[in-house]
Order: sequence, then structure tokens, then C-alpha cells
Amino acid sequence: MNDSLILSDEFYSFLTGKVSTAISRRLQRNLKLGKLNITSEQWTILYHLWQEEGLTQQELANLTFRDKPSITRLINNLEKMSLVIRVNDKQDRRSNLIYLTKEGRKLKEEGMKQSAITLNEALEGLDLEELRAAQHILDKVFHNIK
Amino acid sequence: MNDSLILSDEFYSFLTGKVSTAISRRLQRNLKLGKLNITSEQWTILYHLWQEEGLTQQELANLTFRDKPSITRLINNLEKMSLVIRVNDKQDRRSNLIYLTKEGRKLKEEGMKQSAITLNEALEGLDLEELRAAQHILDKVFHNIK
DNA sequence: TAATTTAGGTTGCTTATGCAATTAAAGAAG
DNA sequence: CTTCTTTAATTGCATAAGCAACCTAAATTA
Repeated sequence: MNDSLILSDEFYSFLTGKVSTAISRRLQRNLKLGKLNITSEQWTILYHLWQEEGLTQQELANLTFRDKPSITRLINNLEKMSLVIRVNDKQDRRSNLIYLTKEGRKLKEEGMKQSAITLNEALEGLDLEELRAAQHILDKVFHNIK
Repeated sequence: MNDSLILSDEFYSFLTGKVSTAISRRLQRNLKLGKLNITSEQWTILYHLWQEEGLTQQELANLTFRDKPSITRLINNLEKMSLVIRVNDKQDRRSNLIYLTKEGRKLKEEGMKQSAITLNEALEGLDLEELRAAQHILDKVFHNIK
């Protein structure tokens, strides 16, 4: 309690979204500059599929820290855009396994490039030591309230 | 570039929203526990008005790092809930000055209490030194890309 | 094996966000 | 003054999120 009072207002507003909003907007902008017609939220889904296909919607929900309805709708849109397909799991018919289409796979290179650019822009001028410290703290905060 | 590659995936997903999403959800939950029927986004507007009334929508946009249409709609909803009122500025008739209603002022105590609880939950177990470091880094990141 | 509980997804409803285009007022330039 | 530009706010359109309720399939257990 006492500690928190000593912190500036800024800290709370950073924690509650200024930084992440700024990053999302920048990523969105960079995706557009790279001619990628996807939202930053769609990017987070594609990112995980670029690492590993055949994830269930529940797995994507856990990985992206979203709820199930959000994933349903993101997948709906990505499916409409012909970037992913749902394949019903024969082993567990409740699950959908999500796969990339050829279209979806083609976006990987540019998508990863633009996110790397975004991260570089965000972290410019910060040294590794600091970043590790920040990550450690965000990690603790996340575990406190997730 | 090299620095960022050394960081774990987690860092990027923290930066892009896991932490702030978790905090918003927790704040939302705590507001509900405190019988406050407002969203966490509405809270951020009220928070600034609790500090100072008569802000313009543009000022609220800057303070909360949102665009003007977002503010227009947040104020619409808060006005419908009879928590704030728009007063047309006589000096500059383009602007609306936003004031709290009695209702809106009454929420201050519980609203501030629940946000303090949320912050304490989030920052539990972290020492002041660490928090200052984290704030410093988030500040730099924000200025890099805002 | 029937009954109950749990888990994966979807749908409905409400709120919020981003971007582009628009209106109206204020300020600046001629 | 009158035109041009900037600024504050609004509207339209599309996407996304949270929560609760629901459906169906799987797992548990009685």
C-alpha cells in the first residue's frame, strides 16, 4: 500500500495500457506499411500458428490470454479471409484444430519482419540489463493477478 | 535487434497486453465487488475528473491516451448514466467542458479504494527499487513509440 | 450403462477501439 | 473583411473484448 502511493500516477496508467496500446498501434501501423492487411490481434493468433499449426482454440486462448468467445470470432474472421481453416479433431470431436492456409503461411515472413521492427522501435536505447529487470517485474505482476 | 532476440517471447506478449489486460480485468472485478457499476474504461475517465473537473474531451483524450471518438462515446455513456454532464464552453464554443454530477462525485471514494486495492494486488511482493526501474523502462518504451 | 460433471466452442448482448470523413467554430493570412 | 487552415467534437463502419447462457461431446462416477 505505502509503496504504491509513492509511485507516480504514470506508473498505473502504463500498467493499465498506455504502453501496450502504443505498441499495438505501432504494430498495426507497421503491418500496414508492410502491406499486410491484418489487425494486430489477428497477428497474435497467426504468430502462434506460424510457430505451430494444429492448435485448438482453447490452446490459442491460453497462449494469447483471451477468452474463448474472442478466439471464436478471431478465427471466424481469419477463416473468412482464407488465412486459416478449422479442422474438426477426430480424436476429440469437441475440438477444432486450427491450420494455416497457403495464404496464411505466406504472411509469416513479412509478419515476423514487421513485428521485429516494432519491437526494435519500442526498445531502442534500452540496454539488456534493464530489459531483463523489467521483464522480471512484469512477470511478477502478471502472476500476482492473472 | 540483437538485444530483442535474446529476450523471451513472454516479454513481447507482456508488452503487448497480457499485463495490462490482467490489470483491467482485475480492476473490473474489484469495481464490481465494491458495487460500482462502471467499466474499467469509464473508471479512467472518472479518475481524471475526480482530480479535476471541467476538462475538455480533448484533454481527456490526451490524459487517457485514447482518440477523440473513443472519448465522445465514453462520455455519451457516462452522461446516460448521469455521472457526468457536458457543458458547452462559452469561451470556445467548439469545446465541451466535462463536469461530474453529484452521482459521479459520490463514486470517488469507492472508486479510488478499489483501484488502490487492485494496484496493491498487482504489486504485491515487489520492492520499491524494482518498481522504479520498471517505471523508468516503460517510460522509455512509451516515449519511443507514442 | 445411465446419470452427472467437465470441457471446447458458439451465440447474444453491451461496451470499447481505430480510422476516415464530416461539421462547426476559431485563428491566421491575405 | 473574406478566404484558408487548424482544432474540437461527432458519426459511420469494421473489429474486438467481456460476460452469461447454451449446446454438444467427453470423462467421471455411481
